[in-house]
Amino acid sequence: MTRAGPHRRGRESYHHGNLREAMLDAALTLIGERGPAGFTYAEVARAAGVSPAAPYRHFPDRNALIAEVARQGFERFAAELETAATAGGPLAPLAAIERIGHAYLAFARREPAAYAAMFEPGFPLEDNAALLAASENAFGVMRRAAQSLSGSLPQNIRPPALMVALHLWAMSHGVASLFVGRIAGAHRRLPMTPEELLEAGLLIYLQSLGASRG
Amino acid sequence: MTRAGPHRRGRESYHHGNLREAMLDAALTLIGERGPAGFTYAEVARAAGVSPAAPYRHFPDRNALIAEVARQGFERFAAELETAATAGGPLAPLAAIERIGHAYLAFARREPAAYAAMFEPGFPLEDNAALLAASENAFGVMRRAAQSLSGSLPQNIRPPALMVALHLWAMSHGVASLFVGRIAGAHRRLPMTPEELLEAGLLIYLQSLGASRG
DNA sequence: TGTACATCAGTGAACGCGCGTTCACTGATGTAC
DNA sequence: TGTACATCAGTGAACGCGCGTTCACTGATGTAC
Repeated sequence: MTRAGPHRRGRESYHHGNLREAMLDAALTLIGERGPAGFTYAEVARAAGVSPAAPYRHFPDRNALIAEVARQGFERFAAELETAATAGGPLAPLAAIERIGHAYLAFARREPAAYAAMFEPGFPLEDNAALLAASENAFGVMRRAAQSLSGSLPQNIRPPALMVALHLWAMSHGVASLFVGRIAGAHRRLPMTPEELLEAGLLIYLQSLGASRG
Repeated sequence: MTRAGPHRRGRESYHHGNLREAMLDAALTLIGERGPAGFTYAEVARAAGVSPAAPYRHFPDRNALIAEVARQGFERFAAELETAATAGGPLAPLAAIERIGHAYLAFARREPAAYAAMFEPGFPLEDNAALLAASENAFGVMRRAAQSLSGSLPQNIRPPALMVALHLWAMSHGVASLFVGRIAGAHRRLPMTPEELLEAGLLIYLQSLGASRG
């Protein structure tokens, strides 16, 4: 018979074995339920089934845990944007950008907790090099798509690719943040889905730049 | 000589006289320093110079206080958007929309604490009729500007005004949230100001709809 | 293959602290007459 | 104008609670030989 302490329900070994990952999972669940600010470090320990001192073996504090949630979120985010932009062979720049927009919203919809940690962590994310690098990777997908678009246009009307990428990011983030999030800032009945709204917005914007389908 | 209790520094009367407003001020300051989730109800009392029980005379809890901060924020926000859209006589629809965009960013820049309470309160703002009404007023300014634009275009290319208003909102919020906020999600050196970025984005978008200056 | 030992992940008890909330109260304000 | 009284904003003490953090410890794992 296993002698089980109060924190060991359902665990057979003295060591958890996977506590770091379990904490990240628990954090995602808790963020999904109550937002990045809605729980304590002790709750994470409880959710992972360990004593309140155990988490300190893996993250110095709660913010470091959330930052890692955000970093991993950016990794998945970048990968999904990249897949959308390139999967199925070469795409016309306009089509690639539209697919990135869809992937952007799909991520915000499927992983609202990660999205919240990434964009509304509740504390400054500066000076976290790994996190900044991951976020840079995600933006890189948008930047390359914008460069590709810019390069496909006549030289005399080529818009600055970085600016186009920032517009893409801003519009995608605006739609996601206002109309998709866990606590979407706007409690509004849309006459269309966020996906339709973003697609229409990007299409209008890109048409003006001279992009065309095909 | 005034007998001053521990909570009465600098106050002469037993009654505060303005506690409700003092609490709203304190909340704005604290949100500005640490975000909507970064302080306790007791801290608000301390900052206002009253005992920890006093706040309950004015707001049932911390969330109600923040919701009121957000509501008043939306009131000022709506007023400033309206002023931008209409001050100085009738404007061409395109010019009105650009001015709204500037006013949007100006608000986010000047009142980051209110903006955070409005768009990242940290708890659901639903079922607060007064707050929803105030937010509706702010959006109304954008909706009317979009209707005005739509009405100025030839009938065969009139875009749905509501959609245009939502695009305006999404792009403005995206730029503000990513590049202006207290804890802007993106720690990125922009090659331009957020104002320039938004103005360029709106111009590209509106040109596509057929809007022209003058 | 076995054994000694280093490593280190997790325990559980302990601590001081500040929070949220309640309560009977106090004292200032305003108003009816 | 004065006075009695109702109202109500703010007090301060009290409470139980859970948090964050530390500490010496324990037991599992892995590795050198």
